Amino acid sequence: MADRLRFAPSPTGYLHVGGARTALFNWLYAKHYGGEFLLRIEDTDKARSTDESTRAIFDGMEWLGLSWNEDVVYQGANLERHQRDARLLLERDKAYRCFCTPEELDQRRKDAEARKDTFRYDRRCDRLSKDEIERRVAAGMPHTIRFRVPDDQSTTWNDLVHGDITFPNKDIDDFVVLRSDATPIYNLAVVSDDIAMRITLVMRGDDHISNTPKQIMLYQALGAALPRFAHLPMIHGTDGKKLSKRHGATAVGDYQHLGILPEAMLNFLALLGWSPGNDIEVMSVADMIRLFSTEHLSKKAAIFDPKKLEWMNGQHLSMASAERLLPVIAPALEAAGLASRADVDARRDWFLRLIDLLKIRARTIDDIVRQATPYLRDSIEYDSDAVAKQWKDRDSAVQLLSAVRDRLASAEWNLAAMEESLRQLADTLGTSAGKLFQPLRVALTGLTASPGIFDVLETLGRERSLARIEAAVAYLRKRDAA
RNA sequence: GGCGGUAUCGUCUAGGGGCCUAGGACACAGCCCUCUCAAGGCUGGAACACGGGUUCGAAUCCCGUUACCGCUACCA
Repeated sequence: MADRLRFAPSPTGYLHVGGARTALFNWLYAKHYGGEFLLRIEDTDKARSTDESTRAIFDGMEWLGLSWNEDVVYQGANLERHQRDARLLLERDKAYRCFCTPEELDQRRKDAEARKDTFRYDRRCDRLSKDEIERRVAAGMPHTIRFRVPDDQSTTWNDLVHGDITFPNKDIDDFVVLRSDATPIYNLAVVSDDIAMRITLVMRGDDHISNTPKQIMLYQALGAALPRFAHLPMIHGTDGKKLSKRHGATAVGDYQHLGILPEAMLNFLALLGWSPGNDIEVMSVADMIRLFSTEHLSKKAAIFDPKKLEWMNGQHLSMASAERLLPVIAPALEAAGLASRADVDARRDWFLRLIDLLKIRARTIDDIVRQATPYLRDSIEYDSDAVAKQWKDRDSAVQLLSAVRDRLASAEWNLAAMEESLRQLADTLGTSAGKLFQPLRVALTGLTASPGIFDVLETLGRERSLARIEAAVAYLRKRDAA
């Protein structure tokens, strides 16, 4: 029997990494065990919900490739059913009308606190006579609908990650299910929708553990079959506290813009609260689906470590083909003003080769863009440290570079020929290869670090390489004179 | 305060009574490779929260303590 799962975010911000992780596990479960993965937008809090946030959730899900089955369900569209379910509870005597105002409740809560008592709703409205209730309703007195918790029992379920969890009902207050403005409270809306959507496995953050007994009671009162529950551990910031704005990037969109690959994000998120065992870490999406198991879910909250995410991204960057990377790198180059669309299309192979050179030494797309700069700009800037270190002795630098230029000018422009030629030159000059290549590297890129020097020469091309060496020589002479 | 959950290197984790002088990964340090930087390889430091049980034997099971987290709204 295939399970039906859902991811049910409220559109009050962006798609949070915690939410993304929850969505991922639901999705992986559906993919691995065979099931349906649905999406429900919980927009009942009209004050905080925005279309922009809903859009951000879709964008995030799309970027990550977390596709859902069936149409998106908007909780707000189910108001009538929620109200009907609340009425049903009333009719079945599972709930009662409560005329206490928020102010009164608040006051009683404060009083209890002052006495160091635990506040409990005292059920005074449940003791109202039938006549009194009718009188108040007729008089149009605002009231909520409160669920009457059967307090002589306890509620237990077998959680997929935690095993048996039991709550004594006496510790659970009679809770409101329908506000005085006739809108539903979260627990009712969730249960009503999950029943309607025929959800059979509720997998969500473990901050919902204490909501679960209330929801189970609602299922029972409504006469619906219970789903199974799986409560996933939370994700915390580096200080061990709940992930929030203070921790920097927490929205998946942030990572997209930081140059993280979706498959790396997924891989990293998958390892927060799950492990395939066998020391496996770097996985493709297909690997994750194949390996996913409910047996290896962790109970412990995990701390989000951006450093490991970057490393993971570096791994995926290295593994990805240049063809796979080009569609994401090209727009980044364009945004940085380094290459136009037309440029990339016209010299596709050249760009592919450049990506192959850079991806292995980059951890993010941004790294690649940064490192690609010398190959895409007409002129380069000399890094001051590079100049200080590699062109310390200007005279010999000029001599070296001039000799290289002469050699290269007559060399065949391919890797093997250039390498042979320059190594021979180093020999002739009685110097080491490094002593020759480093100053040349600065002349070609302005930097001390780059791909192999012959790859750089080849990528830059004969004309541009020779021009850069020429420019470096001129620069050094000018500095000499000054 | 009440209730619930969790507890292995700084971090992510393996581990589900003997295979553990606790394994892998990130980060950190060193070495190797090397034209630089990465990548890769090797090495190192680094953990079973504490206290009681159960058992021939516990990181693994039970109880308590502590710490952390969550819930305790006419928020979701």
